[in-house]
Amino acid sequence: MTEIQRPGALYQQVAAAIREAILSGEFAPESLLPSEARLMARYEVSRPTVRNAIAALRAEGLVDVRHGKGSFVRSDGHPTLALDRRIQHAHGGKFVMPGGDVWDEAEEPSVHRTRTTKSTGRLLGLGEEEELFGCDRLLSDAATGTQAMHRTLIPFEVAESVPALAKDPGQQPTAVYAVLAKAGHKLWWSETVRARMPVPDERATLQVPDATPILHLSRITHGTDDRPLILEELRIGADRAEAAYRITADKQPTRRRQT
Amino acid sequence: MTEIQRPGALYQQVAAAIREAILSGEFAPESLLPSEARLMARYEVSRPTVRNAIAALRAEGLVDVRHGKGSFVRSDGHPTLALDRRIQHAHGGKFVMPGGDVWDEAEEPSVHRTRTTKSTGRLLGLGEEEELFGCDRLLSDAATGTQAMHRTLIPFEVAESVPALAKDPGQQPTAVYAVLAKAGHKLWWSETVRARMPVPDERATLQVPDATPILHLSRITHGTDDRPLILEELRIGADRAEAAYRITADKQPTRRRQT
DNA sequence: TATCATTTGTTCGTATGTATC
DNA sequence: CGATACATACGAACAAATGAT
Repeated sequence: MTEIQRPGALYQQVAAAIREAILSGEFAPESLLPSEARLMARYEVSRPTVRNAIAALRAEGLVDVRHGKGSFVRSDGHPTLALDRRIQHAHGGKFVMPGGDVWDEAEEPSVHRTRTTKSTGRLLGLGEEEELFGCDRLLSDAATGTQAMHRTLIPFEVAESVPALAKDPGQQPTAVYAVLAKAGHKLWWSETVRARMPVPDERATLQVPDATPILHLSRITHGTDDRPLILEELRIGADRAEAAYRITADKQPTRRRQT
Repeated sequence: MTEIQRPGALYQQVAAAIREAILSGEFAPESLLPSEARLMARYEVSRPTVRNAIAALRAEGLVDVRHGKGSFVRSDGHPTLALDRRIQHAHGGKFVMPGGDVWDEAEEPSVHRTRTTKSTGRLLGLGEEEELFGCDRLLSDAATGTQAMHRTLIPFEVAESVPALAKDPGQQPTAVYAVLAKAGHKLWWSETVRARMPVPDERATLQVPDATPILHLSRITHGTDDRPLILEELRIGADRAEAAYRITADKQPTRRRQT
């Protein structure tokens, strides 16, 4: 039996005790935690209290509970996929997405019409409710089986000025870049990285475990006059991937936004 | 009273119903959800079931519960701070961190000695248990009050070869870059972005709300021969900030790692 | 295949503590 | 101070997943 002391609610004391036991190495990574019944005995508390404590550890991402088996100590392995967010400029004037060749399309891309939201409108420099072509892809990494959701958004306005886009809004980013370059645009890109908890829908398709955020990357393709042309979004479980960037020193003025 | 149907556990049906009500606009952002007692009546379930449902919505980041007041619909505002991860190369051969001037140091930087972990060792191209200088800073944004944790890690090996570093391992990144450049290094940087749930410690100092991940940025300063010299880490609540990068097309070979 | 013990998941009931207004 | 609302805690029962017999 292990003594429990002051700070706060009982279940938090239990949670703290277990957390400490994990971090101190008493419970090794990947190992099975004592069952709820044993923890009840060990700390002399009721089942709801034990469950509450374990729920807290779950929310921290410290343990992983499997129905009928038990609670496992999660190993804090870092992500296995490094998403190299660069763009390769090949000789023939064509662009290649890094690693683009190893991502399979798990499903047929689905093209549809939609409108800007507050978020996407802001990124594209448009208002709300502007019309767009959208193309959704479910990508799958051949080696690890990791899945990612990719979306391409093309404003009607841009598609009209570049007929090859309006003709096939569902082509791959590589092809889109090439088409824009051919239309006379000098391209550059900017990307913002956000993190948030998945909605149930995303949790399911991306197979995200408990208490795991997703990385949400938004890439803007800018053309001549620095006008935003295309928005791409990539969503992927933060347990599987990390985004990698190369930073160069430049003399451009830096910007800072506050909303 | 609202009818509840099949799929899955009762509390999940209730959660789904509330989620739908929120997304459909019945419960506006920032508005107060019905109290637990009212939800019990509305869906004809017991209190534990209602609480379980609300707990699920909390974990999704959809609602924010305040003791004694009620459950509020969280507005899905995007982050207000854009962290421009660039480096400005000024004329005098000095480097300026973007926005560096507006971050205050909330506390005195604390310098200490430490050793590489599996994670930091990997990034620095060192083994485990190699000796380092560490310097921790608690940064605070003057305008928004947002806090961020910054850490600089300097391998002994590097400090020895650059005396100005060993003399003051606690100087600001700007100064560190300048010192390295002065020592003859041609610098470039790489940065990886990860997301994870905060440990209780980080939750407290960064003032992170429920169900909110933190962004964890790791910046490596590379010197001549592309050798990793310095590791910086920045941790910040994902509700307050997003990382922004500029991407340029280049002809370098792309890399892809799998562990 | 079928059954059983173990373990977590779900749901009810009930009581009391604590924060807010 | 009281009313309301969420937080914590205990007890009990049955359902469902898992692995071994």
